[in-house]
Amino acid sequence: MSVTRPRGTNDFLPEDTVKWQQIEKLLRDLCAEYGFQEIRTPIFEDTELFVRGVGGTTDIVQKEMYTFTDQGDRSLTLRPENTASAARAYLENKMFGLAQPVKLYYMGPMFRYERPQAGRFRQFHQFGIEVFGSSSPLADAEIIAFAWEFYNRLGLKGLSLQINSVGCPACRPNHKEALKDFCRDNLNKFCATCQDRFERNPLRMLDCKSPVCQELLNNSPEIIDHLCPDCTQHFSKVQELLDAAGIPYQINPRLVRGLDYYTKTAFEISLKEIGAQSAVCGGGRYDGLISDLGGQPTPSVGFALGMERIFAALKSQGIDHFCTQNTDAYIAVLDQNEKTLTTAFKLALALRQAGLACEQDLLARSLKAQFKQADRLNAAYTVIVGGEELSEGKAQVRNLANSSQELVPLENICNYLKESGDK
RNA sequence: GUGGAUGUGGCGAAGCGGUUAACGCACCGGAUUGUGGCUCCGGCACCCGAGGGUUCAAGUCCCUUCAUCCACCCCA
Repeated sequence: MSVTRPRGTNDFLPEDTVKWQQIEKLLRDLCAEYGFQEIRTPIFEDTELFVRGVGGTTDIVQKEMYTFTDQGDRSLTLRPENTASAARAYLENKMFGLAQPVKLYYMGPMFRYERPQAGRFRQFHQFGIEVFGSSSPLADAEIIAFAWEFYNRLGLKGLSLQINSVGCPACRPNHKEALKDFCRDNLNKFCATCQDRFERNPLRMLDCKSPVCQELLNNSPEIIDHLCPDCTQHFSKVQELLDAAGIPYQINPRLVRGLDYYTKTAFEISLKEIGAQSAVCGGGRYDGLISDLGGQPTPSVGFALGMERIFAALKSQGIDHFCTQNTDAYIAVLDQNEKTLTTAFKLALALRQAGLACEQDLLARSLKAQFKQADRLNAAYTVIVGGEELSEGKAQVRNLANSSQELVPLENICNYLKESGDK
């Protein structure tokens, strides 16, 4: 093998894609029920969109973007996520002029230059939904309920939902200062990255994985204690709604999302058993994003979920009830002469026109080998074309499950198979 | 970017310095020549990730490199 696929990418083979299609169908059905409509944005965007939308200090922008210059000297970037694009499209297409809120969904590949590991790839796939134009906690609760329902329908168990409020521009600075005051005296004891974060983005210190840092942060000021009245009320309303929906959750004051655009509600759904990258869904409110991109202030909430991680979860829980494609009839030929082959070819076409899934041998194999192939394809029937029967305009139709066989005139085979299939 | 593990036929997997590199699965063919799923028989590796080196002799030891997996960082 001289050329292989790029690092961190995957080939999804037919056995995988049937599963993808079914999961995607489930998601589209849910979207229809919840009133979300699909948007498809470009795979690449102006680099500036992500710098402004996702945030210039985030890891995504600083070290994970696939950025290139095109022949017109424009700096473009393969999308690392889809929320910024959706917001851009909302603005650019003046969707603020539509009846609000605007509820959109997307699914497709995203690109981040990271070291691959379990549940992490350089090209990965997300499904996400966004509600533009509503500041109501109902919207927050609605999308969380959407995600929860999705995992329920898949049959996944043991998921944990964590929620937090990261405040808004009015109250976040208070907490930030309180946190800095708290850490300042012991700053040299924190890990190197946290010391770095202290100035640039102290909130990120909260979800540092280092046990040392976590120890030092015991009893640190919680954002929840510094929320302004508006954020406090919003957060408690979201909790009430989740309670009303019977959705279990934990409040995690340390939950801080890695993208700059989040405000108020932040949430994450995780499943530890799939590895270190256990977050299967993450999202929250981003009331400042649209205005950051140059639009009128537009409150918005959304989430994204990782498709590959869903498959990892399904696999680890042994959930594999995906139906596979079946073959209704396999057309086998007795002799490899032109008349037989043409008859078989025409028969196959006629059966397909009638909506039956059928295949014929394309390798000039022996009859025995053709039967083996029919068996592998799990065909319900094998039609044997050729010999004496063909000269009488008939063919043998064999039921592979019970090994019964009948002689049927060629022109009746289609109906014969359809009637048998209806039983 | 850092650390750990691994790299033998399409897949799984023995071999750990010395004749023609086990075995299982899959695949192809056959078992009185027009019929499958079971069984039996046969077939299927020029390169043991790649490139150097040590040795009379190297998948088997050493170095380099690449890839994969896992973990850190961070995220879906």
